[in-house]
Amino acid sequence: MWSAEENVSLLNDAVLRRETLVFFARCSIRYSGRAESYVEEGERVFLIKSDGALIVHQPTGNAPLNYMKPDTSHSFFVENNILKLKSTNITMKEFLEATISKILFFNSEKLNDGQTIIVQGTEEDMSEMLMERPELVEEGFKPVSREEQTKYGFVDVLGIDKNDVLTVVECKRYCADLSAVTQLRRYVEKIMVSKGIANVRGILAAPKITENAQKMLEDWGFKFVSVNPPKYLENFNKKQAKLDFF
Amino acid sequence: MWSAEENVSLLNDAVLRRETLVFFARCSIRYSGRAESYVEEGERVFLIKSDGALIVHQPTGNAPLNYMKPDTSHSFFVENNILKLKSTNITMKEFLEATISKILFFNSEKLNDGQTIIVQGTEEDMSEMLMERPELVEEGFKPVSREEQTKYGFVDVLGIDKNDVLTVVECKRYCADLSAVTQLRRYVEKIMVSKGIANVRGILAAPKITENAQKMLEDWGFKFVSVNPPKYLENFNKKQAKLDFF
DNA sequence: GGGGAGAGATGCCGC
DNA sequence: GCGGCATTTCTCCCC
Repeated sequence: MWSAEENVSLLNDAVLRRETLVFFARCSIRYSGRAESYVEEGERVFLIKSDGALIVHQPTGNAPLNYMKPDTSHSFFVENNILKLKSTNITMKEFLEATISKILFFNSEKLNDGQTIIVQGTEEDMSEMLMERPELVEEGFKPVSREEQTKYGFVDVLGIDKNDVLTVVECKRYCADLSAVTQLRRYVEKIMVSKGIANVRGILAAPKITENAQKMLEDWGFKFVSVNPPKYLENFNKKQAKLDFF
Repeated sequence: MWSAEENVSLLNDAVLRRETLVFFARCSIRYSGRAESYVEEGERVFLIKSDGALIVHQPTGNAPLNYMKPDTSHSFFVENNILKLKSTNITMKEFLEATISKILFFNSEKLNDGQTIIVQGTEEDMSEMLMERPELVEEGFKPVSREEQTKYGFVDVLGIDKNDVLTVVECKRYCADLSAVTQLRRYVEKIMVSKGIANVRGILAAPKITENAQKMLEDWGFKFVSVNPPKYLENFNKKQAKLDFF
């Protein structure tokens, strides 16, 4: 038979020792902070990290059910013979309480990982590629600066077209939508005002663009250019994919 | 001594039985799909869900290190005496490979959870509140419709002010930024065109607004109203907070 | 499935 | 810390 009391100190000790704690539990969860949430009893996976971060997952789905940021303090205790986990982040004014009817299993361990992930094919990689290969934007395009700061935001690539007209290029690594067009529009307007130039072009560089965004782009006299974000590891992975298929 | 071979079938079986599998492992990870990533060897938490979702966490931080969507297929195998996990999502054209030098522990179990989380204090709750208490927008404001999606776009609240001028209200549950203003601007312009009315007002309702956004709002003749999203469970949690403090 | 927008968005960088 | 913005954003809703 499972008993709440005998687990409380083990769980609290694991947290105090700053181990990485994982457990499966049947529980209901209440949260309050930036918003408020409640979920009825079900079986979930809990992960408490060494920095105090808490992540709760249901047995399906990509996103966590509930979570608490790093530097949250956690306390297991028994109240009216019921095990509870109370997680408090004072600075963020956030609170989470799990009412646990059963712990199905738990384990904790000191984990070491000082590595940082490297991601390629980002929007930044894209704008770098356009700086190096300006012909991808259009014939005769000459980049002037990258990531130019304006009061109203960053400009990915600023350049001059073949007719010496100042041109703002906004990159999107995904299918460009309405907000991408309004963002470009915002930059073009800002450059016009700050530089005192009436004729500034806007180019949106992305793999593709939605129909409505294309229409709004045309309404504002801007141009779409189809560009894919660079993927330097593609060859390696194509081989892997083929091995998976056959 | 730990041996790779003896764990392979246990791990694969757990996935095949659609259990929720969790394990700690020292590994490096390569991913390719929408982007590409690589991370050197470190100790991490793996979670494979019953629907095929994979989530990998480092021992600190809120966000996952790597992940794969539901309906990904997973295969553990030994290659050159090294344990590997290969995860493939054919439809999304995504691939992940973990090269595992050591499994520190693993456990799997069939978890049951059919519950759905309830969240309150959302933007939708906010616009509902403004429909019920229009005086929060401004004195004399009369709401006409909420969430008019089909005809005029995703306008949160559409109404008429005390001078019978058509007014678009855009809600934000957080501090309103530049994109909130451009979004409002887009809606106002759309309404002007579709209704053929030159005089349409725009109001941005949010807890607060950034300085630049305020300036842009004024440039476009729009108005800011400070409104907080409703939190119905606030009383319960205030009590909890006090108990935590003292 | 695509499009549009919110999210307890998160995380990063710059000022 | 605020601000502006990308994200393997994710998720939901609606067409």
